[in-house]
Amino acid sequence: MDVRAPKGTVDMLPEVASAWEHMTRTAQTLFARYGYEPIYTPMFEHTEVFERGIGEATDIVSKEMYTFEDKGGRMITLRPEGTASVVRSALEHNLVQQGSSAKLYYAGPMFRYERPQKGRQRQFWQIGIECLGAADPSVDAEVITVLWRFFETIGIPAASMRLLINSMGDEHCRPAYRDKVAAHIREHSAGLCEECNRRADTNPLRAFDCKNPACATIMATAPLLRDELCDECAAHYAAVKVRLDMLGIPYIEEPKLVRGLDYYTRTVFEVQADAGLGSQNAIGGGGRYDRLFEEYGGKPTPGLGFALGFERTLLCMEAAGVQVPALPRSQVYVARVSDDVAEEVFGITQALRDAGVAAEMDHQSRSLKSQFKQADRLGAQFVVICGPEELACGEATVRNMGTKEESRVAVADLSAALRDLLV
RNA sequence: GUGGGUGUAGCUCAGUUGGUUAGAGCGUCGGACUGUGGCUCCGAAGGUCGCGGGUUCGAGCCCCGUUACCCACCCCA
Repeated sequence: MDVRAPKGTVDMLPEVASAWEHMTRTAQTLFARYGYEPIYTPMFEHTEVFERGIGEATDIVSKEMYTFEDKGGRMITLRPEGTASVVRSALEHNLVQQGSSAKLYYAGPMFRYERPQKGRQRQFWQIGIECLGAADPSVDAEVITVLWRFFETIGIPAASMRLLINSMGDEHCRPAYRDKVAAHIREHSAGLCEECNRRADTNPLRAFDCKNPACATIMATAPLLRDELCDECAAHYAAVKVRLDMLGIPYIEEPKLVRGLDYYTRTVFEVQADAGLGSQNAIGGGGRYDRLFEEYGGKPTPGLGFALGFERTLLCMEAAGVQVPALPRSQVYVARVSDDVAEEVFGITQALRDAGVAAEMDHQSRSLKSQFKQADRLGAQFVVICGPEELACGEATVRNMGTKEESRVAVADLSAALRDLLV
């Protein structure tokens, strides 16, 4: 059989997995400070959840979803992102009571059927937060700040990232703007690529994302939503910026920032970085989605959130030379001098573990010398040497691997003594 | 879906104009006087040279196919 992981997936071996857990812990600590609580939603949903939420015309829904029919005839899709599920769950359990809000965070794998390349896999991990029920611009500024602070905290130099923000408008001003952009596209139809021409009907704003130089030139002269925002949206956007200014969060206004999900309204943002990411540049992004609850048949409920990519963040960390703190391995290695004390060694090792000391022993009858090498490799600070001599006296030798000092300790006192020494 | 690149020991790679038993470094395991590590030295294990055809007296090296991975386009985390 083929033992290789499926295309676009990778095994996270201990070294990478440690970095993973480091990122998770960092996020948990940071998010808790802002009042976010964990939520775990299923990794698959009814296909409709994503089709309605993310939008039929988006790349994600139209060509990247892992969709299948289960044995009960249900159409199921592996989640391509986190927000849709969280909002669906919030509706199911009525998490957003009248006048209150829910602040949630999640972490886990997402699935998109794409051709893998650097910084892009079919299964990839995201961690994200969602703030549901709050319409105030201070929440926009808060969410953006959490995202920025996360990257700072994890060790990515601020100078190597940039935060882009924009406003997508709302149901009052966006439709008219959409029409203007569509008109602009049709007007310059001849100079635009096939894809962009199609976008005139499906999703005109995405034409701003086109990397085709000719399209970019033409779209550069298109009307900007910034100039077409209704009064409420303009005021909201301005208030968000005031708060980011207050906090010194260094944003860049990018009027052409559109993002690939249909549910966004008003504030959208994206953190980009270059180092280590291949041709990718987004490491995190999000926005406000004030109409999404209604899309699912719920009452009007504002919300916004972000998601950041674990793999890409890790690539950036590597490029920046960030050292991930190593998890402590064995603190103590219990070595046996001869096989006839094997049972005592086994018992002592377990006693240490029960006392809260990370202890390891040899299970392969290796020579004492090998056991020391093993202890050294594991980073053990102490080796407990169990020989017939010591054990006959009810003692063992404790060697400090750093100082090479050795002392005899009664077996009964080993756990207590080592706990003190390891402080 | 399209294009380009690459597939030789666990890892990183050498392998000369096709020619005998395919190499190195790192790692692993063992050893260097009797119960002791990190350095050094010695030794050992470990390879269907991605897979299948073909050319040839002979192919890891050439040709065809195939597959996997990587990178890029598209789009995004």
